[in-house]
This record gives sequence, C-alpha cells and structure tokens, in this order.
Amino acid sequence: MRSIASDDLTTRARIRDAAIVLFGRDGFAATSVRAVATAAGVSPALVLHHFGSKDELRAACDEFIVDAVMGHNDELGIVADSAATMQKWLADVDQFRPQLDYLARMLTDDGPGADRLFDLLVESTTQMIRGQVAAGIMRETPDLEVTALYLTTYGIVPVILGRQIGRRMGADGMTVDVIRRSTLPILDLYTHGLYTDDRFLVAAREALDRTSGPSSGKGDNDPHQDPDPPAAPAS
Amino acid sequence: MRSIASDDLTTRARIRDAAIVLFGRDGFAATSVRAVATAAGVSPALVLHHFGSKDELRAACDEFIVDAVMGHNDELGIVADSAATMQKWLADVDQFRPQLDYLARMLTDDGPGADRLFDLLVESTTQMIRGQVAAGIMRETPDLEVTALYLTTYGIVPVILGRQIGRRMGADGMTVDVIRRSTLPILDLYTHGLYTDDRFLVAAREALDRTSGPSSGKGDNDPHQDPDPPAAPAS
DNA sequence: GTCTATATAATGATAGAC
DNA sequence: GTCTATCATTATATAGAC
Repeated sequence: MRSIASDDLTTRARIRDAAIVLFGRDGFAATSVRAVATAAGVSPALVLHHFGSKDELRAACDEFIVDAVMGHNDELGIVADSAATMQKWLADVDQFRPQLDYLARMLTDDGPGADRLFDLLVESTTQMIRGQVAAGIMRETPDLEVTALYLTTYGIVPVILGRQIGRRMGADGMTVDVIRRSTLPILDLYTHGLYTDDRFLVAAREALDRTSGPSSGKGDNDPHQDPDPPAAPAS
Repeated sequence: MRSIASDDLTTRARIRDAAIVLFGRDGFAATSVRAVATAAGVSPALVLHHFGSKDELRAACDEFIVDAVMGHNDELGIVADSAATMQKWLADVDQFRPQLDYLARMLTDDGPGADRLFDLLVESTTQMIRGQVAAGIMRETPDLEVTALYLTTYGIVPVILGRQIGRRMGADGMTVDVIRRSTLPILDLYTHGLYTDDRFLVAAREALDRTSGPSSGKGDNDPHQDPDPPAAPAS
C-alpha cells in the first residue's frame, strides 16, 4: 500500500485514494463526488467515467481496503493475516490514518465489504487464540467463538473511538503516545482480569441456568437488574 | 423516556423522536428533513419551523439523548448514572433500539454532544470501578483513568458493532439471546484474564521502560514488532 | 482519458396563506 | 401551529467535444 499521498499513480488510483481519505474522514453520505474530484485534481465527470457511480466508487474503495487488510497491495508481496495488518497500521497510526479511518467507516456505516472485513478480522483473531492456547500462552476460554468475536471488537475499538480515546488522554486522536500509555492497562486486564474472585462468574452461570429453560425470545419478566452482574461494564 | 412510538405527545416531540429513529438508523447526512417530516406525519416546513434548521434539529436530538442517558426524561423522576442507563437499555434492546442506535451514531459521527456523552459514560465507569475496588470486588488497576476509559469503550462495543456481533452469532443484531450468550465469555475474561502468565505484561513493562527516555513524538526506529506482545488483540 | 456543459433530481430553507 | 408553494443550491449522472 504505497499508494496514498504518492504521485506516480494512475489517475484511477489517485481518485480512489482521494475517495478513501474523504469517505474515511467525513463519511460516505457527507462526501460528494465533486469533493473527491477536487481532492484528486480532476473533474467530477472523470470520477464517474472511471467508476460508473458514487456507489461503485465506494465498492472499489471497500475492496481495496479489504485487500490491503489482507496484506495485498503491500510493498512486498507479503500476505499477512488481517489482524496482524491492523496491528501494523495501529503501530504507525500517522502513516496509516486514512486506511484506519476508512476501516472505521466501513464497520460503522455497514457499507459493502463490511461483513467480509469483519469476518476476516474475527477469523484472524480466532486463529491467533487457537495458536496461543495450543502454545500454552493463553487459557482455554468457555466459548472460543464468542471470545474471539469480542476480542476482535476490542481490538477495533481504538480505530472506531480513537478520537474520544485520544481526547480523554489530552491528545489529538490515536497518537503513538496514547497507544503507549494504553498498553499496560490493557495488558493488565488481559493478564489478571478485573475481579478479585469469581463471584460474578458463578452468579451469572447460575442465573443463566435458571432462565435457560423458558428463554429464547423477549418479554423477560424481570426488568430490574436481578441476576445481572451488578455494574459489570460489558454486555 | 416514554416518548418514542407514543402518540400523546406534542408535535415537536413527535418530530424529534422521528428524527432520533432516522438519524440513528441511517445516519445524519443520509437522512433528509423530508424523511423526518414524513415519518412524523407533518410537512417538511413544520420541522424547520420548530427547530430552525437540520443542524439544530440534530442538536436537539443529541441533547435529548444525553439527558435520557443521564436518567432524565424517565417515567419516574429517577436520576440514574449514565452507565447504568446504558445497561438498562441493553437489557431491553428491543424497546430501546432507537436510543441505542442514536447513541452509536453520536459517538461514531462525532456530532455535537458526542464529547459530553462520552465523558459522562467514562465518568460513570470510573465511579463504578472506584466503588468496586473499595468494596474489594475489583483489583487495583495500574492506571485507573485509562482502564476506565477502555472499559467504557468495551461496554459501548455492543451498541456500535451490534449488527456484526449479532450476525456472527446467527442473529439479527443485538438480540436478547446474543446478549445471553455473550455474558459468560466476557465475564470469564474480566474474571480470569486471557493469559496463563504475565510474560507479556512483564515484557511490555520492560519495553516501555527502555523507550521511555527518547519517546514522545513519532519516528520510532523499530517498525517491526519487536517489543510488542506478539499477537495481542488490543492497543 | 479527460474535459465542459448540461440534464434531472433532491436537498435545506423561506414566504405567505390559513 | 400547520400547511402549500416555491426558491436557491447542490447532488448524481449524462452527452458529447477534444
């Protein structure tokens, strides 16, 4: 992915890269074909000449980013797995901000390619966990599929909420310093957990067993927080 | 918050609720004033008569949702804290989907009120952690501010990525069943952590100590994943 | 491939009647 | 408060010259 901000590119590629920047920064609906054309230094008509329509332009951007996340379009012909690519991008946020912003938009705006991208990330995380568990580095989890799913989303969080995270740390978005300060607390959570004992886990297990019979559907008859972990921060 | 989908409301409130639904579902830029008007059963002109402009309409929606998250606009005059409200909404996803969708849009589209909302959630989570630690239920964390920050984002994840999470579990978005199946794996993570020992934590501590002198800024001289936790799913 | 010019539709917003 | 009618602007998209 040497493309963005480079000049030795086909016009088509320059338009696509400009679109990725603008779609990622402002969102798809808020970005006009004219704005993309201006950013790419061409006429609006040429944008549509190359891509047919605004929607097809978006589809092309989606596909390009998904390919990039899979490790294609790379300097070398290296094919990495998607989670690794995301780690690499996050390790160099300044250089890969357009890609990261676009990733976030893909996932929150549910464009075409969003599902495929998310599946790739989950799959990659699943394989990672499998490997770590086999190596004795990670514990067995009660539900690999779900654990991998949420672990994936937690890994995506800095991409999607980077502005807020940075702001809370007095920085301008996801800077290197923000990432540095985030490392230990997150690793601490993943190493020691949060709770001093397993009372909530046990309580939740029992509560789930109790309601597992007459479940499925909605209309729960206990709207108040009875069996829930009192103020658990998740789910 | 008895408003949405109710009829005994002022026209202004009906318009605002319709806007919340549409902005939350389709996004702000992709929702036209006309669409809001139609959904509310009024003319486009009336929408602007009541709110002045589309932007001011959005601001009104933002404010209303922030108030709701703080526990105002409630059936009773109860003032809850924001994290608790979010838990309550998630416990009854079907009823509160518009609010949850709007929350997600606020945070990902960075509308007015987004920062205030996020600050409220973080503050609420911080207080929760403080209480749990004081009660001996939660461990001390290495950096309360950062831990609370990420814990907040992890709690928001089901709101923002609910469609993907549901889809991966064969459901249509964040249903009650999805939440039920999510409980144990997440609680397990928060109880036992993920790793079998603290090798990554120790390694990260050392790596951070090593680079803490010539840090601050970008231009890291080690682009490859040397000191990083090999395939850690976060940060 | 790239442009200018333009068709056509939709948008946010206003004016003024009731 | 609520509407109809309309304006000015902007949007996506097309036609056709070069």
